[in-house]
Amino acid sequence: MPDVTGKLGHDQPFDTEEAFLAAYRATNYPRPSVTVDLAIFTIFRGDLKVLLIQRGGHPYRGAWALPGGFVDVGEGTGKDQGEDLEEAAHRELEEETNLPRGSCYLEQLYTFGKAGRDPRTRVISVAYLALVRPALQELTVAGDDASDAGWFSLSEVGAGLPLAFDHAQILQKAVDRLRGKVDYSTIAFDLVGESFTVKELRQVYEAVKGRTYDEKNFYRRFRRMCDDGIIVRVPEKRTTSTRHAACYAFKSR
Amino acid sequence: MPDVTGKLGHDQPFDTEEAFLAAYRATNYPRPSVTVDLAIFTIFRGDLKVLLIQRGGHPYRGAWALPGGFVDVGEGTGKDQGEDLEEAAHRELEEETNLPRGSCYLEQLYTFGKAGRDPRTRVISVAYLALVRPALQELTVAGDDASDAGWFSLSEVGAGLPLAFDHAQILQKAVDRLRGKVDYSTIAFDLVGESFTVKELRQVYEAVKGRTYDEKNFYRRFRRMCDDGIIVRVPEKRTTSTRHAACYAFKSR
DNA sequence: TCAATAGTGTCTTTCAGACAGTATATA
DNA sequence: TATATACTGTCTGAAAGACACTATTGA
Repeated sequence: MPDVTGKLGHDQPFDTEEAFLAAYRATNYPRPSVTVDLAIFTIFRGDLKVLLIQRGGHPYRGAWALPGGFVDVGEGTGKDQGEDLEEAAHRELEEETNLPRGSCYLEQLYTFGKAGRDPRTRVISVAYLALVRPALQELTVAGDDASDAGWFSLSEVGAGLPLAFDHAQILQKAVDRLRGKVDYSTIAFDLVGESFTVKELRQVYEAVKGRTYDEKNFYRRFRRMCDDGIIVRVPEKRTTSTRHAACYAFKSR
Repeated sequence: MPDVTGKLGHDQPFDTEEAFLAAYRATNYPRPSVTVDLAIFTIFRGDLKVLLIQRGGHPYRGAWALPGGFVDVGEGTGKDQGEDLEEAAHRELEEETNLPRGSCYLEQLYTFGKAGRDPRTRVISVAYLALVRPALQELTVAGDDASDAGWFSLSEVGAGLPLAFDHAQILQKAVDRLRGKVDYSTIAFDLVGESFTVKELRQVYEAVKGRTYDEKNFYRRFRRMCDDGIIVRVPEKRTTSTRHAACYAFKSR
C-alpha cells in the first residue's frame, strides 16, 4: 500500500502540518538496518585492485569483505535524523583508507536489499564506488600493513577467494560501472596522479578495461582531449627512460 | 566504524556461525524506515508522462508525489526478513497501476537518503524507474479516473506543480537516466506497443529526448537494428493514412 | 651511434547529421 | 491524378581500429 494518506502509523486528521508533526510519533513497525558498503579501487603496477577487509567475527568469520558500516540515523526523530547517506559513505571511506575527505572520487553504485543477504537481521546495503589515486595509495594503512585489510587484484578475488555476504555481486556491479563509465566520463582521471603522461593514462584505461589499447590511437584520443581543453600541458617532465615524456593535468573546468 | 568484527551489538566469541546466529538478537539501535518510490513513465500522444498521486495527509498534504510505500521487512529476524527490495518495487508498481506483474519495465534508479528528507522520521528511499507501454496505459486506474492519481507531462511538473519531499530531485534523476539510456540500450522498446512502425518508435525517442530526430537518418538507424536482428518484421500493417506502414517487433533474444 | 621510448601520419570503416528524391495507396 | 505519408540514397564529418614511420635522449 502506498503512503498516499500520509499515515505512518498515526491517524489523521490535523489541520496544519506543524500540528501533525508535533503530535507525530514514529511507529514500531520493524525497520531494516541500513549499511553503506564501499568498493574502493586503486591501480597498482598496472593492475586494478580492490580494498578488502577480513572479517574477525561471525557471520562469515575469516572471509574477506568490502569495507562498510552502519548509517547513523540519530534518534530517528524529526529533529535528530543523523547523517546523510553520502556523508556515511565519506566517513567510512575516510576511516578505511585514512585519507583526507575529498581526496577520493566517490559515487553511489547500487542498493542491495535481498531478504536474507545477512543471516542476522534484515540489512539493506547502499553500495558506493570509490577511487584512490596511486599517489595516495601509500598513505593508506592497507598498503603495507599485512593485518586485516589489503588490496586485492580482481583475478585473485575471482579465483578462489570467496567474499562474505553478497559482496561478490556488489564488486561485480562496481567493476561493470567503472568499466562502462571510463569510456564516456572523466572518471579515469581519478585513478592517475595529479599530473600524468600519455602512457600513464593509457595504462589506467588498460587496467580498468582489462584489455590493451593501441598506443597510436590512444595518442590521438589524448590529443583530442587536449584540443577540447579537458587536459592541459604542465611544465613538468617524466624521465623514466631515455627520452622524457611530457606531463599533463586534468582540467576540471 | 566498519562492521569488521561481525558484531552487531552482540559480543564475541562463538566457535561456529550456527552458534552465533542461534544466540544472536538484533539490537535496538535506531534504524531508518526504508521506502520504495516509483517514477513510472508512459508516452501519451507524443508526450512523456509521469504518474503522480496526490497526498491526502500530512506532511505535504495536497501536494503531488511519486507513488511509493514501505518495504516489508517481516519480523526482521534471521528467519523472517520480509520481501526483497525489488519485490517491493514490483508490488508497489502492481498496486499503483493495476497492471499484471512483469508487464512493465522496472529498474533500480538511485537511493535517496538525506537526513531530514521526511520531517516525520528518518526515511531512506530506494527509487525505481518503471515504463508502461501505451497499450497498457488505458488499463491503469490513473488513465481516466480523475481521483487522486494521474499522468502528468514533465512540462507541467516543471512549471508550478511542486512535488512533495525530494521527489522533484528523484524525478529529475529518473528523466536523466531514461534520456541517457535510450541511446545505448533497448529501453525504448518498453515504451511502444508489442508491434510498432518506424514512425512510432521515432516518436518515442523524440518524446523521451525532448528533441526531434531526422526522419531519414532514423530510418537508417532503424534498418541497422533490423540487420542486427534486434528488430524483426511482423506481417501486420498499420493503416493510419493513405499509404500503409510496415510493422516490426522487438526481438529480445 | 645505438637502443629504447616518445610522439606523428595515413588508410579504412562505421555512424550521425543534413538534405533531395521515389514509391504507394486512398480519395 | 493528386496528395499525403512511407521509404531510399548521397554527401560530409567525427571518431575508432589497424598499421608504419620519425624524433629525442641517455648510455
